[in-house]
Amino acid sequence: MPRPKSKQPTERELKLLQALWTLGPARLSEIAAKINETESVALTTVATMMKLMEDKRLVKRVSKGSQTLWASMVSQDDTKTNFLQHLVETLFDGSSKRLVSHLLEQQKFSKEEQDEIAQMLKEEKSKGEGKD
Amino acid sequence: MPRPKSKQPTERELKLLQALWTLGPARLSEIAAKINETESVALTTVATMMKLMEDKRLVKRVSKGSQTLWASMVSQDDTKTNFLQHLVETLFDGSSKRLVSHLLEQQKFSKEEQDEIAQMLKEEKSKGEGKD
DNA sequence: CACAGTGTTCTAATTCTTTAGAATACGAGC
DNA sequence: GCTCGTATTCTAAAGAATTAGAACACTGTG
Repeated sequence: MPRPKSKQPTERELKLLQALWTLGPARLSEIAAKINETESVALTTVATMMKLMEDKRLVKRVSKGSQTLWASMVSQDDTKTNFLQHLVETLFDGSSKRLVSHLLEQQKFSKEEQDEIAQMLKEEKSKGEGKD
Repeated sequence: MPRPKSKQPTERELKLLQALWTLGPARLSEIAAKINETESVALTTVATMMKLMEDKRLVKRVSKGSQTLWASMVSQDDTKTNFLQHLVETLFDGSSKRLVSHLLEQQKFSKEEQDEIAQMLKEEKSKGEGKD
């Protein structure tokens, strides 16, 4: 059974997914309201996109009593991972380390953040100490 | 004077830019040859894309004797920065640290890489010691 | 049952991306 | 001057992404 393999969301689809991640399973009108906080999109547009995203297995419908809720089928975490993966492959030779190296060179971190990252690395190290 | 504001390259445009980054200023046929190492694209397709990219200020023509060379107008570094920036904004709340944190959680680094990153952080720290 | 509110589907226009054929131009060599 | 190789422009098709109007369906209320 070839895993459905949900295509990566497009830019706008990502916006809708983010609404769902924030709201949890929600009605169309709620999703539209969320989006319309920052931009202006018709309800039918949201409806059309949801249907397309349903085909892509990015969202699904959930019946709740008489009404239908829309729920995300992809986690924010997996989406982050996929987008990162793609970026790493296309621009960083497949090396996440190079990506981090680039961020460092671009001075994307404050001193505090640098310390925090160092700390995270330390924890990761101790965590992996026993196994592997 | 509204800064020309070169749009971000699309997926395919990125492929062409990468060829230029590798080759340096090159003739159409060279670029096409490079691309055709991994995929099959007609010369006129490459030509059309170059022209579009010229409009977007992503590349420019350079005369060399009787022939024309095409050169990238955007550096690989800036492109990396821009794509990263966009990703950080859309999926990591604008925080590069969170992106790194995510990579760590996803175990995207080998032990060696973790050490190397820790090392880079240390160097960055000593570098910034005096100023800021 | 009629009506209001909400949701869904159908349809289609618009824009962007990607692709490439046909025609044309131009410099080099015979 | 004619031909060949390379380059360029014109044109346009096909597909994906985005948007939304119009029409219809469904549910609950009086």
